Amino acid sequence: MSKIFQSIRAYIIPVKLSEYEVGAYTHLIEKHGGKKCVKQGESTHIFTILKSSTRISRNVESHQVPVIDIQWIRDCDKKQQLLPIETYTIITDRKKLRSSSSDHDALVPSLSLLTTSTATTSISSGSNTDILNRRFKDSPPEDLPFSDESGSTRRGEGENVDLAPGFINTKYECLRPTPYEPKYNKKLVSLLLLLERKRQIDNELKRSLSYRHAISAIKAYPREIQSSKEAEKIIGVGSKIAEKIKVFLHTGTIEEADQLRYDEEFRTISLFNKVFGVGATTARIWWELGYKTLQEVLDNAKLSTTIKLGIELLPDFDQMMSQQDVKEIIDIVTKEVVSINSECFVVPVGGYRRGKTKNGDVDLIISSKNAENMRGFLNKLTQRLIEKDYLKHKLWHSTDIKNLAHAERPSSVGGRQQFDNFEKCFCAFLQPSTGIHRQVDLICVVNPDELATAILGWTGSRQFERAIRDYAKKEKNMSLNSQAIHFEQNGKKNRFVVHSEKDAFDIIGMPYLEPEFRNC
DNA sequence: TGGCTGTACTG
DNA sequence: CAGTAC
DNA sequence: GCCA
DNA sequence: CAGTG
DNA sequence: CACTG
Repeated sequence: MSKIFQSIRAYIIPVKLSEYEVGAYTHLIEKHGGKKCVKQGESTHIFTILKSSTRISRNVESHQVPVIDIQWIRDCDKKQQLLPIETYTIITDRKKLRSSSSDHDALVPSLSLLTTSTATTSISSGSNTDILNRRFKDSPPEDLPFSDESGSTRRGEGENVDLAPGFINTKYECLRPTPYEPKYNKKLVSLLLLLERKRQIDNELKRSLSYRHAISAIKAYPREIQSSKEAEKIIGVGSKIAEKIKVFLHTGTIEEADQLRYDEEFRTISLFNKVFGVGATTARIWWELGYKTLQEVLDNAKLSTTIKLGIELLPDFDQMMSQQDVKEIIDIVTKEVVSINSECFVVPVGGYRRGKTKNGDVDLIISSKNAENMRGFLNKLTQRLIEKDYLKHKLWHSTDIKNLAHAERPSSVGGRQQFDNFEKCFCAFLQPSTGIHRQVDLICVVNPDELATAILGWTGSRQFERAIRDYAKKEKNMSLNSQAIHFEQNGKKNRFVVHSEKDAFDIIGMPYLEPEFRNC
């Protein structure tokens, strides 16, 4: 029995917590000399598992006391000491707000303050704030990603109607190697990518997906396509897309796609859509509200904190990383991980592992052969990275409730789930050499059994993951996610033991594909 | 004509 | 739930 | 939009 | 958030 | 208003 919580009178917001969980937290508080109170009015701190401040506000009577992430209790217990409460504070109390800013915080800020003081562009240092003011009216057309014209110089459809020998014609992209950059049909692929994106921002998800299938197939196709008949034999290319290919073979372009390269609406919505937290719907709403640049959105729209952050970070996040940049970050994180626990290790996944030369983010899996090492690890790690000034913002992080169930097992009922679900944290990481914020996704794999499937799942590509899960389900009656492979047999779920990535391919019964060829 | 990866957080 | 993220 |  | 009771 | 999907 310690005294670290001696001066704490805690109120726990019961929402989203089971009775058992409330009991477990109460136990922790009392174990360290704190008191739990039933009435908020008598408390010095309010604890909650909720993340949304609006949601929290509904459960808080008055903001006289700070609202703290309940995780703090667990972390203090683990470390047996009072941890700095600031990073866990979700809502600061009145007194603190008073001292730092204006009197009535909840009331509307005056007009003058709104436009001028919002220029707290403290984030951008070595970044091109240019992108925030980018607008597309009368601007030069968008570049095509794979625009090597050399293949499409000779116009017109050829005679050849047969598929290229050696091409694996399947609806499952995961069964054939797909390079990141196509060798052939580059311009066609670039144009189809525009159409895919158009369907996507129009929220035509199924159509978008269809283009994705066709694009993957064509990227993997081992020669220039010579006729639309040939194209239509490719599984994933149906009558509509074949028709577009036919036009492309005759004219060297696809009207609808080429137009998009100049289209102000399309390009503006596409840009908005790059912001973390902004999907097709929000992007279009902004467009319909008349915003033409992100700066206008920033100045005038009411934004959640995540999206505001997302916009402010875009000038940095939009700058692609070389493999050297990625290595630098991997080395830093690895060093910190190992110094916390030398048995832990880092596995780079994502596009970097697939050999992409330019990457928009860094995905890192952190694990250990010993599950015990991993309990609460991500919190330790992020805290260190914050202290060392690498980690600047958490864009998103998961809450691992099952970890608690495990930690408190002695008093818990036996049949509790294993502590599966990873802890994840997507953050803005300041790269020292360039001063640019990079999106780093940290994924903590607690259970060693889950490592292989986690690596498989986080290596991607997105399309590869869809295909392999679809294949496992439809063809093998197995279900795959980033934690396990299951096989159903007379209503019983059996979990396979997956020792390695190769093992996973064997279990599913498909040929192994090196990460470089999973760029579907 | 149904289904399109599977799962978790936020508002 | 709809929207978003991986 | 495409496949089964 | 929008919808429900 | 408190809660749910």
